[in-house]
Parts: sequence; structure tokens; C-alpha cells
Amino acid sequence: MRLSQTGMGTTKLNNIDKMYPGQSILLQTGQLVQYGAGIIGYGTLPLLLRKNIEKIMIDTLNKYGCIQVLLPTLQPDTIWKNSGRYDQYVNDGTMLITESNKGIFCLAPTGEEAMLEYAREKLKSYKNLPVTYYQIGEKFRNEIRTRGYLLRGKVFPMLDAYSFDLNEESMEKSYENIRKAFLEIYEKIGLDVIPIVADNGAMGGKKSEEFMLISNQGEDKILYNEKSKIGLNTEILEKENYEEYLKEEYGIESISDFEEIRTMELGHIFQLGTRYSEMMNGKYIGQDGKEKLYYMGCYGIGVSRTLAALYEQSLIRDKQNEPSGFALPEKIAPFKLQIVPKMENKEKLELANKIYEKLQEENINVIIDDRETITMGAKIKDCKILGTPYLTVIGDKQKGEKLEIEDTRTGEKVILTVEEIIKKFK
RNA sequence: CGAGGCGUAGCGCAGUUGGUAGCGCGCGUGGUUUGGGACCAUGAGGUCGCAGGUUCGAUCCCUGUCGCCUCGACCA
Repeated sequence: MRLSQTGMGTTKLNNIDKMYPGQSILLQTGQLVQYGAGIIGYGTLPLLLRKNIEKIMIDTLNKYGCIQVLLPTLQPDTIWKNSGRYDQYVNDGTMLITESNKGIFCLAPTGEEAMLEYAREKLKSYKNLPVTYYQIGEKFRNEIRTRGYLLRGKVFPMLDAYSFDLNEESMEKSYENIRKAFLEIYEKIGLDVIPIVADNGAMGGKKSEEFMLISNQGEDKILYNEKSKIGLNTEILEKENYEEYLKEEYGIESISDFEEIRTMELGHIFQLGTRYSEMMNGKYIGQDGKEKLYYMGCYGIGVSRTLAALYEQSLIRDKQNEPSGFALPEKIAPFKLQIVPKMENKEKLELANKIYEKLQEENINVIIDDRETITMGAKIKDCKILGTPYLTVIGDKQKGEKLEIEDTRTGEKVILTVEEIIKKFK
């Protein structure tokens, strides 16, 4: 990418929000644009990072045997009226609706209805089960109070998966399968996420776990034992006979040595049983020729929340300990290397362009900062604002064909040939 | 919806005890610079969130309203 094409100017970071420094930088430098509370537009870098996160999700779920689909977010009111959730969601304000001369349409806050409509048509026989469908799409929730920009928005991308099984035992297997897949996803993204016991809440069902990132920016309070890595949402304590429940379903004997910490909920998984199949007439024909209800599970990851968490976690600070930008993990960063050429030095600029073209040809994503009239110092700072993990300056000090590559997180520098660079980033 | 805070240039902020607005950064132009946010000159950019009221006159005072942020409530 040629930075001159992005419209990016150089911005001095000023008065960065202490609560969400990462997102504050993105907003101040115009990489994210706020249109309203919880309504945020993406510039190219956060968008590409989001796409990389989504790619990890897709590749991993596919590997675990899940089937990707994409269902509409704008939905006819009838499917919500059929499921019986229309009044509830409209009255409590969660679901936004739009009225037209062709009827009422709903902006879906969640996907069970649409997914059951879809699944019913496909999964007619026990021979079709088990299966897990998933999608990544926008959800709309008219949150009473948004919070933390991308952390709780009114419109946000979500990965939502739904498993369909013959019986409880099979459902538990599907649940474990997705649980494992989700943990793998977080690991690949580079977020240290822990599964904890959660309240099933309004979703009903038997077992439920949340995937939590330990962070003071989160809105959840959990009880956690660092040694055993076992935790539970404090909501559980409101449950009747919670001690018994924890022991039976999760094998937790005692929570006396658990400590309260704050976390960010990045994902949530549920064993639903037949509750939704009953509500929405989700049936298949069994081997005995009789209709039976699907045993379902549902599984979600907040994509934008995960993105925000990744940015906040990749924050770097300057010598005065002020937030100065990001060093995104190399594996997931949209661009691996940022080339800063000295524009006034024709020879070096030509070399920089040559190397840029070469790396592009090798399918290595690189940024060349070809903006005119911006000084080298400012461009070097901007590399960090964009979060590019490696930087190379091609100016007067650069000699011959070798380049000095700087790790923006550690500041370590190595001298490499173009071939070695290609090898490094391939 | 309760409590608090804030709305003035693209961003960050001053300011006017009522007389139609400034600073820094950014942006344009000319020049000097040039490896960790250079400098000089010059220029563009504002219904001071919106609407009423008081006043000769309101960005400022009053009332209302809208928006944003935080805490709480809420959170498939």
C-alpha cells in the first residue's frame, strides 16, 4: 500500500483517553471514525486487521468441520413473530425495526431465528446430523448504553455458530469441538483468553462458558483461580444451589480461594438443548421415522470487540510512558513492513520503490510511506501509529543493497538482504 | 432511565464579568531544512451543537432540546 493514497496526514497524539488509549489513538488519527455512540466506521488498516482476524476464525472453524453460511441481517418480522421473541426484543428496545409500505423489517440482534429457518430446510433427516453452521456478519443491538467504542456498539460484526445434533450426548461433543476451536482462534490471534463458567441467562440451556480476556477495560467481574486457571462469572453466585451446579456441571469443588478480577468478554458458548427447536419448530425425521427436535448449541465471538482488545493489547508507549502507537503481532498485522524512503534522495527513492515492488510481487504486504513533505521523523512515528511491526528507513545512511529492519516493539535492528527479507516474511 | 462531565476550525484546547472569536497541531502556497513528530513567511478554514427567551446587541445570561463520554441500571 502506498501511504500517499490513504489520505493519512500526520497527527500529534494529544490528550489520549486513559480508559481506552488504543482506540483513542485510532479515533484521533482517523483510522476509526465515529458516527454516533456505538456506530463506528473503519479506515483501511483496522478493516484489514479485522479481515485477518475473520480469516483465522474461518480457517479454524472450517478445520473443525463447521460450515460457513451468510444469512441476512435485515429480516422480515414474521420469523421473529413465529419464534415468539418479537415483542420481547422490540419492547425492551434491543431490536431495531424499520417500517415500510411493504411491512416491518427487523435488524437482527442475533441469529437463531434465521439459522433455524435455514437449517430446517436442509437438516430434514437424522442422516444430515450433526452439523455446525456459522456465519460472520453484522448484528444490530440498540444498546441502552454503549461503552468503550468498539467494545459495546450498536452495530458490530459477530461470529455466530449453531450446532444441530441428534441428542444430548452428541450436542456435548459439538460443544466441546467448538470450545476447542475457539481457544485455538484466540491463540492464533495472540490473545490470552480463558474459558470460565457463565450464566446461561436469558438463553436458557444447561451449560455455558464465556471466553474472557483479563483486562481492566472489560466490564465483567469474575472469580478466578490463577493456579488452576478456573474461573466463573460472578453472575453464577445469584443462581440457586450454585455450589451444587458448579460441582455437577464443571467439577468445581470450592471457590474459596478464587479472586475477583475484571475481564473483557470476547466470546460466549451455550448448550441450548431443545428449547429453541421447540420454539421454532426445528425438527428432523429420526431413524424410526418419527419427528424429533434438534439438540442445539450456539456460540459467538464479538469480532470488533476482539479487534479492539487486540489493539489495546498491542499498545506501545514512548519514553515518557505516553501511548505512542501499536506493535501488532507479525502473524496478524495487515502489513508486515513499512518502508520509509527519503523522498528527496532520487536514488534511494528509486531503490525503495524497487524493493516495494519486489515484495509486492512476492505477495508480502508492505507499506511504502511515499507521502511528500512529511519529514522522516514524523514518518517513523506514524509507522507506530499504524502498528506495522517492522520498519526500514531507506535514506542517506542506508548502504548498498542491504536494509536495516527494526522491530518496532523491541527496537532491535538487523541488517538483511532483500532475499532474506522475503524469506523472513513469507 | 438515574448521577456526573463535555459540546468553540480536521484534531487537541483557550477565551469573551454580553459588543459576531483565538492558540497549538494539521491542511494549501513559497523558501530553507532533511534518519526518531524541523524552521521562516504567507494563506484557507467557524451559524461558538440546535431552538426559544432576556437585551440596542447573545458564543457568553435564562429555559428547553439534541449529541458525545464516564459511573450505575441493563447486556442474546
